[in-house]
Amino acid sequence: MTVATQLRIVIIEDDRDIAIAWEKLLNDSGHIICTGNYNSVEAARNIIFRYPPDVILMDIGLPGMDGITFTREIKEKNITTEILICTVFHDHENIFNALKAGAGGYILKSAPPDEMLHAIETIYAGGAPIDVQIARKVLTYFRPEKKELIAPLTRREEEIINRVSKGYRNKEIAELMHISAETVRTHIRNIYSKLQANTRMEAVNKYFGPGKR
Amino acid sequence: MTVATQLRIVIIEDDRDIAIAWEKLLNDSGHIICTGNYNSVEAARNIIFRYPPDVILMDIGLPGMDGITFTREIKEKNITTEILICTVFHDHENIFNALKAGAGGYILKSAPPDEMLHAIETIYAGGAPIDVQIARKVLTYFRPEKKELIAPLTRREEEIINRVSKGYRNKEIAELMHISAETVRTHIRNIYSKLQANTRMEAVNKYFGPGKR
DNA sequence: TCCAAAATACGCATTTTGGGTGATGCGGCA
DNA sequence: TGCCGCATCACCCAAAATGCGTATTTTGGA
Repeated sequence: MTVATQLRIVIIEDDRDIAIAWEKLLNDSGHIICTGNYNSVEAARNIIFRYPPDVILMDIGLPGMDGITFTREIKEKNITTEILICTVFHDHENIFNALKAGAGGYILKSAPPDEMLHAIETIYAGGAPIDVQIARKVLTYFRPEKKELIAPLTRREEEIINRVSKGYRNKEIAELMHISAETVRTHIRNIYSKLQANTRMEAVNKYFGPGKR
Repeated sequence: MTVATQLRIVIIEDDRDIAIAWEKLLNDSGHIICTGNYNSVEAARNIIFRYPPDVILMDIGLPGMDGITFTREIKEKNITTEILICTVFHDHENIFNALKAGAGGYILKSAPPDEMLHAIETIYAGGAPIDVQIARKVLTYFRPEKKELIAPLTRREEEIINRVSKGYRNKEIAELMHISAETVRTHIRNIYSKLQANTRMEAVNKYFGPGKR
């Protein structure tokens, strides 16, 4: 923004044709310069750790180490390079793994050229370019199940399972709620029968969902 | 797409000027028709439940019921209307609550007109228009940073706490891992000491994070 | 090769849970 | 009025989990 500094980008993509097309697209843009073009993580690793570019345009399906694993490795080393995943994969597995690994954006190879340029600018500016179809999948992550199928718990039971999930013991819950520990036990047993659980952990998992583990 | 069907949209926004500007913008687009313009959820509720539009353009800060709560209400009734949140709020709290409530998109009022039109088309086409700055915050949700503060667990300990978190009993874990239940106990004790926990639920919460509860 | 960490295992005492059974009071509702 | 869901509490017994100590074997590196 301030100066006519060029954005330094490294491409990691094993499809020769695509890699070349990208490089040309980027270099032709004027303010972006492609400082490296590798067909595998192994080929790119050293130079990237030594001279981190501003952005890495990375594929997921690569020979040897995959792009997601490399993304994780880079972020674990606290390298500030932004990573833009550009791939054909649009399944939950790959998307979430990439985002969890620390990818700063996720677009599809089918995206038009100008969208990719825009994505690169966006990611460097601190935004997160995410394909709208991908974004939709990310959203569903926030409201997973329509878990109204589970037997509804009463107010009291809800209060208790909440505390159980936080790690409180029956005795502690009893004190917090000013009731007898026996009553807590009774409520928990009712919860178990409703959720078909036999242990606290089971009940918590069934009620709140398996959790992000 | 198939026919020249107009996209039916309802606006819920309490700022008169903004509401009027939006309505004009939408109607001028040609293929979008604003079928309602309300300054509160209360005013819009009945008509929306009776004749759900394709998309609702909703503010968050409204007099009476807020947009997020209404979003939740709509989704809980399984109404298929898409909800596009357009607000000035860009804090985690509002963003995540809106997404969890079932919003299909989240843009800022500062967005240029054409971006809003594009967002509406996107949301109706099944995509999720999310402001790039907002998307970045969503991404950080996937990377809770730190985590290295916690004492690292050994492979064996990790295996065990994973199973503990799934609700297995020591005896069951022992069988699964072909080791003695006593060994499982020992590992768990070591985990407790590392995580400073005293119960399985505590250990699980400290290791995996309090979870989405 | 030698050390330290990790993984394995037992014993004993105590606390916490889970399963069974039963009981009381309260408030809504047909 | 009587039934039912909900919340409350109690007592018995067994299983599971927890606390503390100790010890051996395996493994991975310096």
